[in-house]
Amino acid sequence: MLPRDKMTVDDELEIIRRGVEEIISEDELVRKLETARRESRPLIVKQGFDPTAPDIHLGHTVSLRKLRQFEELGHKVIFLVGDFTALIGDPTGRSKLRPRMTREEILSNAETYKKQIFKLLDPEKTAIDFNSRWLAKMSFADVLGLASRYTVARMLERDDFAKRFADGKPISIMEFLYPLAQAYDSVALKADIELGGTDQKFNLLVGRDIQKEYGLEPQVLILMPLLEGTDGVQKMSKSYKNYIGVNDEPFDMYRKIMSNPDSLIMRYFTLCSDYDVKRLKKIEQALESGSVNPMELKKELAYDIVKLYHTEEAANEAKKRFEDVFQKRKSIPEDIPVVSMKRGEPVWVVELMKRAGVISSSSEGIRLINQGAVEIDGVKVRNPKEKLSFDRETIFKVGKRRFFKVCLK
RNA sequence: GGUGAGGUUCCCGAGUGGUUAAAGGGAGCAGACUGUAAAUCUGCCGGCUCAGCCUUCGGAGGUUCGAAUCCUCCCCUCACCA
Repeated sequence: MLPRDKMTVDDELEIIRRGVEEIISEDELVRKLETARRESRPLIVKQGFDPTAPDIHLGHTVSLRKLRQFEELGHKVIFLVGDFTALIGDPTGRSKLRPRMTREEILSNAETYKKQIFKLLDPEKTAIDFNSRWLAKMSFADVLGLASRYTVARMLERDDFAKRFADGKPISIMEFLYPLAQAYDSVALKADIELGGTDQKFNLLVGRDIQKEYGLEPQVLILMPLLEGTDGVQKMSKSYKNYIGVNDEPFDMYRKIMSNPDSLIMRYFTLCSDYDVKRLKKIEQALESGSVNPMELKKELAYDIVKLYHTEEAANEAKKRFEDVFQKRKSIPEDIPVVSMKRGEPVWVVELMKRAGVISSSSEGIRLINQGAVEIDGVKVRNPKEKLSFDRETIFKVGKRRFFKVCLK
């Protein structure tokens, strides 16, 4: 990417726009970009993160990547840990209150968080802040002052509040305070831009209103789409178990991306890769015309993503292993569990699987055998009661992706 | 403070005395199919060396030949009226 002084505001805008769902408002953004240039100062770009999810997944990276672009453009990024607001628990998208976290949990999660974000962000350019820094100090009078600047009616504009109110479900006053607290973060940081997922739209809009109330120019909102998880439908989230973590092992990561439905290919290229607009267009055309097997594109995607979060070498290995294990179905993964046995010593197959740790109960083992999922050196096991003894190294395959090896002592 | 509803197997959710390890859905797993998939179809889906046995329906007792289902007390959640 060119340094900012070598590009026009339009160039800058094009980069910022890529992959974004909505900008509120683009005119204001242009004005801010121009002012920043004129005064040769960076814009303050803020995004808040709940320290509730110790594992960052690709869903989080959508906006983290956008933050990095801002860093590359020379703006100031503030990664705001919502350590104080986590005590409230954002109810967005939930029909009930979230359990409150303890201080210790929050802090330890925030630490884990920090370790992961620098896979994407530049530690030199990223300011990490905690909103307890100002929120914890507010007196009750301060809170009243803040609360007086927003009305219940406006609060009830938020869909989930409106729905819960209509259904007679409980809404605690504390929950009303959440958007206000988050909005106040923008006041405290004098944010020019706030990033967030589309589900955060309401909260971020409140930030604009509250900034105006405190005599500041309202922040521009950049809303990022919510990335679908491996099921292809629901947004990626730890609680749906459909996430791909940036800390996932290379092979795991590769495999999970490959098992995404094809319909997500474009989406992932747009939101999880660095490909520029032109290259994205090409891929889109290839997909539409059917000139490329989608699998090939998906492999490219998986490779690039693994490379991004690990190394090129790891990406190569993951690719090779995927091809071997799933496409050629011939070789077995490395690092499979090993069970050592005495020559000729008889064991029940199921017991052996338990020892290898590939099953969690005997019942499960028996079921798997009955379902024809267990192979010994390529030969199906039919009898769940079978006893075995060994005179050489033997490979076991349980289902599609579980393997282990018996070695002689 | 009063009234009412409810706590069921990983999740949602049926089930009001035996035929219920407990409907249905979701998730998960396996098999088939395939381009790795996804979709689809089929099966499994508490534990136990398992044609049998053991443990489960908020907790503790009790009634009964027999309880997730009935009774008592307790704990918890929610709603409505104040």
